[in-house]
Amino acid sequence: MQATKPSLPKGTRDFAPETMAKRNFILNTIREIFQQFGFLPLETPAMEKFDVLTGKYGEEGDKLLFRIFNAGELRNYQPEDYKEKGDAIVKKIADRALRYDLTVPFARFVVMNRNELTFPFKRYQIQPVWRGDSPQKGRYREFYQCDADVVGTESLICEAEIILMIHQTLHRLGIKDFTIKINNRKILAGIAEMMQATGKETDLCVAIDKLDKIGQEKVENELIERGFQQNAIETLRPLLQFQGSNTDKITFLEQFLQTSEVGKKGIAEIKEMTTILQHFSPKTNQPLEAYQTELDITLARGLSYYTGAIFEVKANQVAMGSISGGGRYDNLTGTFGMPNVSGVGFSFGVDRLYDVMEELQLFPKDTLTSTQLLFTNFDATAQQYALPLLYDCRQKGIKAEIFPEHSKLAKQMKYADAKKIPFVVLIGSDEMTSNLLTLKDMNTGEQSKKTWQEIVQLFSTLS
RNA sequence: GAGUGUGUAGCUCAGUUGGUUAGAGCACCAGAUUGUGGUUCUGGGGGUCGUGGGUUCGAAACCCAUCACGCUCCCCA
Repeated sequence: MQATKPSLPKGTRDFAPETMAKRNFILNTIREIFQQFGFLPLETPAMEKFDVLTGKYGEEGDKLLFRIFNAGELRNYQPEDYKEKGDAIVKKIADRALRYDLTVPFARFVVMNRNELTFPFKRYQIQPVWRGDSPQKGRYREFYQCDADVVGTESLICEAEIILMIHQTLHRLGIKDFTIKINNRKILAGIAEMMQATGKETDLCVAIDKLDKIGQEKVENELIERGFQQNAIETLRPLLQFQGSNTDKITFLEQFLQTSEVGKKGIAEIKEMTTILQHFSPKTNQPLEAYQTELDITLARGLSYYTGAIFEVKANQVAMGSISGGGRYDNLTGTFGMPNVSGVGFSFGVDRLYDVMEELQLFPKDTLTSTQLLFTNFDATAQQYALPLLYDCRQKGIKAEIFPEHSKLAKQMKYADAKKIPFVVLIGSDEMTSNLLTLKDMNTGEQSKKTWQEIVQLFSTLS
């Protein structure tokens, strides 16, 4: 058999033990916060029926779905069949796809289990998702999302708590310099209404979203390309140019949107959310600022299912896409036949959090919890002497192992060193006759003779 | 979809206007040291130079094609 050159599919990665230790540090932190806020765990399959996923992410999103081919079905068709009815055949031979995010599978789960669930239902979900996008910095084809969503309530406490969770998590991870950007799709709809371009929110969003990247002039050009009238752009201009604090923006928007019902609703939601944040921490009188939150009128987000609040988090000082995002969706379950269930949620991108933390060197040094104690293995007799002690270690919760071969001591010490095992117990003939074992501290290099009791005692005080 | 860069040892890379047998560091194995790692010294194994073709007396290098991967734009976590 010819040896294959080992390689990974584009945009995927292995996570070596050192990497996993750091990833787990992030994951555990997030999981703890989610649980503190009353979210329950959920997992769903990697693959979903294709129809479950399509039409939820906008045109771009659908293109990025990884389809799963059913090789068996493939054989039923000839090449010439594809010219005639290619789409129909693809539908048959690839009726499943890898999940694109965790929110849509969650909505599918909620609808399927509506009679068993207690609403409002709060769940968190930490699993990989797949997107057939071309990879680049901070962008992978397989990556983990950590979602927390609430469905079955329109309460703006949920929005406020999302801000609290993001704020707490990032601070706990050591990422201090970040901005939580918020906006509301109803405000965007109101703006579209004022421009007499109702129904063109998506085009408006896509263009307006780029304001901080390409500037006002190019945004206006793009709007014209997308079919907006010149006078509509005149209407929009003061908004694009507006600078000011969160409070200033709200005041300005109230003025700007005073004849738009939906727009006013959006502002009211932002204001109420702010009030709730205020009540969470009565001492501060600028709750948005206190939680590093900024109302950003240009924030739009691509996913098409959002209808209310939208969030996006940017780590400052690092060139990286958003590390978290989310929003409220009023009718996601409606596409599965369960209307009038509002939900709101958000997601952390673990892989981007990791990249940010790596770049800013924020990981604690001791994330890798390895073996605490290694037993050397000179020969069969020493091995037999050590095994019951090793058993004892595990009973007592000490992470321990024995070198599995009777190798040269140098090799065994090298193993302990490479694996950063802090203590080694050497057992030779002297030790076995005296029952005084040699304990070596690998950090200092010091050795001492100790009874097994003393060694166990030492570890219980260490942990 | 558009642009751009990189493919040489297990890993990170060097390789002169095209010229003998393609190098270094790390890693691995052995020895200096028969019971001691992280420092040192000595020796050793390991390469279809991404793949295919072309130019040439001669190609890792130049040309063409192709594949793979990275980065930027679009979009996103």
